[in-house]
Amino acid sequence: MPPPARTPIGLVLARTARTVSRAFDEALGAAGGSLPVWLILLSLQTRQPGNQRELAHAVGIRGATLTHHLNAMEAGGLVTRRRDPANRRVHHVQLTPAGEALFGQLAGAAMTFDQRLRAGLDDGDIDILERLLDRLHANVTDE
Amino acid sequence: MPPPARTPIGLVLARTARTVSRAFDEALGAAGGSLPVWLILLSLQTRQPGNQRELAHAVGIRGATLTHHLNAMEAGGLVTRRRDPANRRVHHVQLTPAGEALFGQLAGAAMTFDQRLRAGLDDGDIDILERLLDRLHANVTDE
DNA sequence: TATTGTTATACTCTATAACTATA
DNA sequence: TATAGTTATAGAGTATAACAATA
Repeated sequence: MPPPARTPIGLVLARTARTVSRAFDEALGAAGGSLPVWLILLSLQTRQPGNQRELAHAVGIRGATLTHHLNAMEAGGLVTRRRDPANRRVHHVQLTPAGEALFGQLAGAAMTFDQRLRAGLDDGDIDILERLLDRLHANVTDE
Repeated sequence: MPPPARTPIGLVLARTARTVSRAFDEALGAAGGSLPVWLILLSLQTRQPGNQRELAHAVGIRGATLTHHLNAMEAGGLVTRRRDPANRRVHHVQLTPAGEALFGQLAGAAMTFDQRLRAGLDDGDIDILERLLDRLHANVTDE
Protein backbone atom coordinates (compact mmCIF):
# COMPACT_ATOMS: atom_id res chain seq x y z
CA MET A 1 0.00 0.00 0.00
CA PRO A 2 1.46 3.37 -0.99
CA PRO A 3 1.79 6.11 1.64
CA PRO A 4 -1.20 8.44 2.12
CA ALA A 5 0.13 10.78 -0.60
CA ARG A 6 -0.61 14.10 0.99
CA THR A 7 0.60 17.32 -0.56
CA PRO A 8 4.26 17.78 0.32
CA ILE A 9 4.57 20.45 2.94
CA GLY A 10 7.36 22.08 0.93
CA LEU A 11 4.94 22.62 -1.91
CA VAL A 12 2.35 24.17 0.38
CA LEU A 13 5.06 26.39 1.79
CA ALA A 14 6.30 27.34 -1.68
CA ARG A 15 2.81 28.23 -2.88
CA THR A 16 1.96 30.21 0.20
CA ALA A 17 5.27 31.99 0.16
CA ARG A 18 4.94 32.92 -3.48
CA THR A 19 1.46 34.32 -3.06
CA VAL A 20 2.34 36.15 0.12
CA SER A 21 5.61 37.45 -1.31
CA ARG A 22 3.90 38.83 -4.36
CA ALA A 23 1.30 40.58 -2.26
CA PHE A 24 4.02 41.96 -0.01
CA ASP A 25 6.06 43.13 -3.00
CA GLU A 26 2.97 44.87 -4.28
CA ALA A 27 2.39 46.58 -0.95
CA LEU A 28 6.02 47.69 -0.81
CA GLY A 29 5.88 48.79 -4.43
CA ALA A 30 2.83 50.92 -3.74
CA ALA A 31 4.82 52.55 -0.93
CA GLY A 32 7.72 53.26 -3.28
CA GLY A 33 10.02 50.35 -2.44
CA SER A 34 10.75 46.71 -3.08
CA LEU A 35 11.62 43.69 -0.95
CA PRO A 36 15.42 43.93 -1.21
CA VAL A 37 15.37 47.67 -0.61
CA TRP A 38 13.18 47.13 2.43
CA LEU A 39 15.46 44.42 3.81
CA ILE A 40 18.50 46.62 3.28
CA LEU A 41 16.91 49.64 4.94
CA LEU A 42 15.68 47.46 7.79
CA SER A 43 19.12 45.95 8.37
CA LEU A 44 20.73 49.37 8.29
CA GLN A 45 18.32 50.71 10.88
CA THR A 46 17.98 47.77 13.26
CA ARG A 47 21.46 46.27 13.24
CA GLN A 48 24.55 48.39 12.88
CA PRO A 49 26.41 46.54 10.18
CA GLY A 50 30.07 47.51 10.37
CA ASN A 51 30.67 46.85 6.70
CA GLN A 52 28.92 45.76 3.55
CA ARG A 53 29.85 42.14 3.98
CA GLU A 54 27.87 42.01 7.20
CA LEU A 55 25.02 43.88 5.60
CA ALA A 56 24.91 41.52 2.64
CA HIS A 57 24.90 38.55 5.00
CA ALA A 58 22.08 40.02 7.07
CA VAL A 59 20.01 40.49 3.92
CA GLY A 60 20.93 37.07 2.61
CA ILE A 61 22.61 38.12 -0.64
CA ARG A 62 26.14 38.25 -2.05
CA GLY A 63 28.38 41.27 -1.84
CA ALA A 64 28.16 41.99 -5.54
CA THR A 65 24.39 41.78 -5.39
CA LEU A 66 24.37 44.25 -2.52
CA THR A 67 26.57 46.63 -4.49
CA HIS A 68 24.05 46.43 -7.29
CA HIS A 69 21.22 47.50 -4.98
CA LEU A 70 23.29 50.12 -3.18
CA ASN A 71 24.24 51.69 -6.51
CA ALA A 72 20.57 52.10 -7.35
CA MET A 73 19.75 53.34 -3.85
CA GLU A 74 22.61 55.83 -3.90
CA ALA A 75 21.55 57.05 -7.34
CA GLY A 76 18.07 57.44 -5.91
CA GLY A 77 19.39 59.54 -3.04
CA LEU A 78 18.47 57.01 -0.35
CA VAL A 79 21.93 56.24 1.01
CA THR A 80 25.46 57.58 0.97
CA ARG A 81 28.67 55.61 1.17
CA ARG A 82 31.74 57.04 2.81
CA ARG A 83 35.04 55.37 3.54
CA ASP A 84 36.10 54.60 7.07
CA PRO A 85 39.15 56.82 7.77
CA ALA A 86 40.57 54.15 10.08
CA ASN A 87 40.36 51.45 7.40
CA ARG A 88 39.83 52.97 4.03
CA ARG A 89 38.77 49.65 2.50
CA VAL A 90 35.58 49.75 4.52
CA HIS A 91 32.60 51.75 3.27
CA HIS A 92 30.02 52.91 5.80
CA VAL A 93 26.53 53.05 4.40
CA GLN A 94 24.28 55.72 5.83
CA LEU A 95 20.66 56.63 5.25
CA THR A 96 19.96 60.09 3.88
CA PRO A 97 16.87 61.94 5.10
CA ALA A 98 15.13 60.65 1.98
CA GLY A 99 16.22 57.14 2.92
CA GLU A 100 14.85 57.56 6.40
CA ALA A 101 11.60 58.86 5.00
CA LEU A 102 11.27 55.86 2.72
CA PHE A 103 12.11 53.57 5.62
CA GLY A 104 9.22 55.09 7.55
CA GLN A 105 6.85 54.63 4.68
CA LEU A 106 7.87 51.05 4.04
CA ALA A 107 7.68 50.27 7.74
CA GLY A 108 4.11 51.54 7.71
CA ALA A 109 3.28 49.47 4.66
CA ALA A 110 4.90 46.41 6.25
CA MET A 111 2.92 46.83 9.46
CA THR A 112 -0.34 47.27 7.60
CA PHE A 113 0.44 44.22 5.54
CA ASP A 114 1.26 42.22 8.63
CA GLN A 115 -2.07 43.07 10.23
CA ARG A 116 -3.81 41.86 7.10
CA LEU A 117 -1.74 38.71 7.20
CA ARG A 118 -2.63 38.02 10.83
CA ALA A 119 -6.36 38.29 10.34
CA GLY A 120 -8.12 35.46 12.13
CA LEU A 121 -4.96 34.34 13.94
CA ASP A 122 -4.31 35.03 17.59
CA ASP A 123 -0.91 35.41 19.26
CA GLY A 124 -0.83 31.74 20.12
CA ASP A 125 -1.31 30.79 16.47
CA ILE A 126 1.47 33.12 15.43
CA ASP A 127 3.78 31.65 18.06
CA ILE A 128 3.08 28.16 16.80
CA LEU A 129 3.52 29.18 13.18
CA GLU A 130 6.80 30.87 13.97
CA ARG A 131 8.06 27.83 15.83
CA LEU A 132 7.11 25.51 12.99
CA LEU A 133 8.69 27.76 10.36
CA ASP A 134 11.86 27.96 12.42
CA ARG A 135 11.94 24.21 12.51
CA LEU A 136 11.65 23.98 8.72
CA HIS A 137 14.40 26.53 8.41
CA ALA A 138 16.64 24.54 10.72
CA ASN A 139 15.88 21.28 8.93
CA VAL A 140 17.15 22.74 5.69
CA THR A 141 20.01 24.82 7.06
CA ASP A 142 21.65 22.37 9.41
CA GLU A 143 23.54 19.21 8.56
CA MET B 1 3.52 52.67 24.82
CA PRO B 2 4.49 51.14 21.47
CA PRO B 3 3.25 47.67 20.53
CA PRO B 4 5.37 44.67 21.53
CA ALA B 5 7.38 44.96 18.28
CA ARG B 6 7.74 41.31 17.45
CA THR B 7 9.19 40.26 14.13
CA PRO B 8 6.49 40.57 11.47
CA ILE B 9 5.27 37.11 10.60
CA GLY B 10 5.54 37.99 6.92
CA LEU B 11 9.26 38.52 7.38
CA VAL B 12 9.66 35.19 9.14
CA LEU B 13 7.73 33.55 6.35
CA ALA B 14 9.80 35.31 3.68
CA ARG B 15 13.07 34.26 5.27
CA THR B 16 12.00 30.67 5.80
CA ALA B 17 10.57 30.45 2.33
CA ARG B 18 13.74 31.82 0.78
CA THR B 19 15.97 29.40 2.60
CA VAL B 20 13.70 26.44 1.96
CA SER B 21 13.13 27.41 -1.67
CA ARG B 22 16.83 27.65 -2.33
CA ALA B 23 17.43 24.26 -0.77
CA PHE B 24 14.55 22.81 -2.77
CA ASP B 25 15.83 24.38 -5.98
CA GLU B 26 19.19 22.84 -5.27
CA ALA B 27 17.65 19.41 -4.71
CA LEU B 28 15.65 19.69 -7.92
CA GLY B 29 18.70 20.98 -9.78
CA ALA B 30 20.73 18.01 -8.63
CA ALA B 31 17.96 15.79 -10.02
CA GLY B 32 18.09 17.60 -13.38
CA GLY B 33 15.19 20.00 -12.98
CA SER B 34 14.06 23.30 -11.53
CA LEU B 35 11.07 24.57 -9.58
CA PRO B 36 9.00 25.81 -12.53
CA VAL B 37 9.74 22.66 -14.54
CA TRP B 38 8.71 20.53 -11.56
CA LEU B 39 5.49 22.48 -11.08
CA ILE B 40 4.66 22.18 -14.75
CA LEU B 41 5.35 18.43 -14.84
CA LEU B 42 3.37 17.96 -11.64
CA SER B 43 0.38 19.88 -12.97
CA LEU B 44 0.47 17.93 -16.21
CA GLN B 45 0.48 14.62 -14.36
CA THR B 46 -1.92 15.27 -11.50
CA ARG B 47 -4.50 17.58 -13.07
CA GLN B 48 -5.55 17.24 -16.68
CA PRO B 49 -5.28 20.82 -17.84
CA GLY B 50 -7.39 21.19 -20.94
CA ASN B 51 -5.29 24.01 -22.32
CA GLN B 52 -2.23 26.10 -21.56
CA ARG B 53 -4.22 28.82 -19.90
CA GLU B 54 -5.37 26.37 -17.24
CA LEU B 55 -1.88 24.98 -16.91
CA ALA B 56 -0.36 28.44 -16.46
CA HIS B 57 -2.95 29.25 -13.83
CA ALA B 58 -2.27 26.01 -11.97
CA VAL B 59 1.43 26.81 -11.91
CA GLY B 60 0.80 30.42 -10.98
CA ILE B 61 2.43 32.10 -13.97
CA ARG B 62 1.33 34.00 -17.06
CA GLY B 63 0.67 32.40 -20.39
CA ALA B 64 3.70 33.96 -22.02
CA THR B 65 5.88 32.76 -19.17
CA LEU B 66 4.54 29.26 -19.59
CA THR B 67 5.30 29.37 -23.31
CA HIS B 68 8.84 30.35 -22.38
CA HIS B 69 9.24 27.26 -20.19
CA LEU B 70 7.43 24.95 -22.59
CA ASN B 71 9.73 26.05 -25.41
CA ALA B 72 12.74 25.03 -23.36
CA MET B 73 11.07 21.80 -22.27
CA GLU B 74 10.08 20.92 -25.81
CA ALA B 75 13.60 21.70 -27.02
CA GLY B 76 14.83 19.43 -24.24
CA GLY B 77 12.57 16.64 -25.43
CA LEU B 78 10.42 16.60 -22.29
CA VAL B 79 7.07 17.52 -23.81
CA THR B 80 5.31 17.72 -27.13
CA ARG B 81 2.58 20.11 -28.14
CA ARG B 82 -0.11 19.13 -30.61
CA ARG B 83 -3.18 21.00 -31.68
CA ASP B 84 -6.62 19.85 -30.65
CA PRO B 85 -8.39 18.82 -33.90
CA ALA B 86 -11.74 19.88 -32.44
CA ASN B 87 -10.47 23.37 -31.61
CA ARG B 88 -7.25 24.08 -33.38
CA ARG B 89 -6.47 27.07 -31.18
CA VAL B 90 -5.88 24.75 -28.26
CA HIS B 91 -2.54 23.03 -27.84
CA HIS B 92 -2.42 19.84 -25.81
CA VAL B 93 0.82 19.40 -23.92
CA GLN B 94 1.96 15.83 -23.42
CA LEU B 95 4.90 14.31 -21.61
CA THR B 96 7.35 12.33 -23.68
CA PRO B 97 8.96 9.23 -22.15
CA ALA B 98 11.92 11.45 -21.24
CA GLY B 99 9.49 13.86 -19.58
CA GLU B 100 7.95 11.04 -17.60
CA ALA B 101 11.38 9.84 -16.57
CA LEU B 102 12.33 13.30 -15.36
CA PHE B 103 9.01 13.55 -13.53
CA GLY B 104 9.84 10.36 -11.70
CA GLN B 105 13.28 11.59 -10.76
CA LEU B 106 12.01 14.95 -9.56
CA ALA B 107 9.22 13.28 -7.62
CA GLY B 108 11.82 11.19 -5.86
CA ALA B 109 13.92 14.25 -5.09
CA ALA B 110 10.84 16.10 -3.86
CA MET B 111 9.85 13.24 -1.55
CA THR B 112 13.34 12.94 -0.15
CA PHE B 113 13.43 16.67 0.41
CA ASP B 114 10.06 16.59 2.10
CA GLN B 115 11.20 13.94 4.54
CA ARG B 116 14.17 16.08 5.42
CA LEU B 117 11.84 19.04 5.85
CA ARG B 118 9.54 17.11 8.18
CA ALA B 119 12.25 15.98 10.55
CA GLY B 120 11.13 16.44 14.13
CA LEU B 121 7.55 17.22 13.15
CA ASP B 122 4.71 14.76 13.55
CA ASP B 123 1.56 14.58 11.45
CA GLY B 124 -0.29 16.82 13.86
CA ASP B 125 2.36 19.52 13.50
CA ILE B 126 2.14 19.30 9.73
CA ASP B 127 -1.64 19.57 9.84
CA ILE B 128 -1.41 22.66 11.98
CA LEU B 129 1.27 24.20 9.79
CA GLU B 130 -0.75 23.53 6.68
CA ARG B 131 -3.84 25.08 8.22
CA LEU B 132 -1.93 28.17 9.28
CA LEU B 133 -0.27 28.58 5.89
CA ASP B 134 -3.63 28.22 4.18
CA ARG B 135 -4.94 30.96 6.39
CA LEU B 136 -2.09 33.28 5.41
CA HIS B 137 -2.73 32.47 1.78
CA ALA B 138 -6.40 33.25 2.15
CA ASN B 139 -5.71 36.48 4.01
CA VAL B 140 -3.66 37.74 1.09
CA THR B 141 -5.73 36.29 -1.74
CA ASP B 142 -9.25 37.18 -0.65
CA GLU B 143 -10.83 40.61 -0.48
C1' DT C 1 -14.83 40.21 -32.22
C1' DA C 2 -13.16 36.93 -28.74
C1' DT C 3 -9.97 33.33 -27.53
C1' DT C 4 -5.53 30.64 -27.56
C1' DG C 5 -1.12 30.80 -27.76
C1' DT C 6 3.54 32.84 -29.47
C1' DT C 7 7.07 36.29 -30.23
C1' DA C 8 9.64 40.26 -29.02
C1' DT C 9 11.36 42.73 -25.56
C1' DA C 10 12.61 44.09 -21.06
C1' DC C 11 12.84 44.15 -16.03
C1' DT C 12 14.34 42.37 -11.38
C1' DC C 13 17.04 39.65 -8.63
C1' DT C 14 20.70 36.92 -8.33
C1' DA C 15 25.31 35.01 -9.18
C1' DT C 16 30.48 34.25 -10.53
C1' DA C 17 34.83 36.02 -12.08
C1' DA C 18 38.00 39.47 -12.67
C1' DC C 19 39.41 43.77 -11.06
C1' DT C 20 40.86 47.99 -7.91
C1' DA C 21 42.15 49.85 -3.59
C1' DT C 22 43.65 49.33 0.52
C1' DA C 23 46.09 46.85 4.39
C1' DT D 1 49.05 38.07 0.34
C1' DA D 2 44.52 38.98 2.32
C1' DT D 3 40.43 41.81 2.68
C1' DA D 4 36.58 45.22 1.16
C1' DG D 5 34.19 46.45 -2.35
C1' DT D 6 33.19 47.29 -7.51
C1' DT D 7 32.60 46.24 -12.34
C1' DA D 8 31.47 43.28 -16.06
C1' DT D 9 28.80 39.85 -17.52
C1' DA D 10 25.38 36.42 -17.48
C1' DG D 11 21.43 33.57 -16.33
C1' DA D 12 16.85 32.42 -14.46
C1' DG D 13 12.30 33.74 -13.94
C1' DT D 14 8.88 36.82 -14.69
C1' DA D 15 6.04 40.29 -17.14
C1' DT D 16 3.61 43.32 -20.78
C1' DA D 17 2.48 44.40 -25.50
C1' DA D 18 1.92 43.26 -30.08
C1' DC D 19 0.99 39.61 -33.06
C1' DA D 20 -0.88 35.24 -35.58
C1' DA D 21 -4.12 31.74 -35.90
C1' DT D 22 -8.53 30.09 -35.12
C1' DA D 23 -13.34 30.36 -33.86
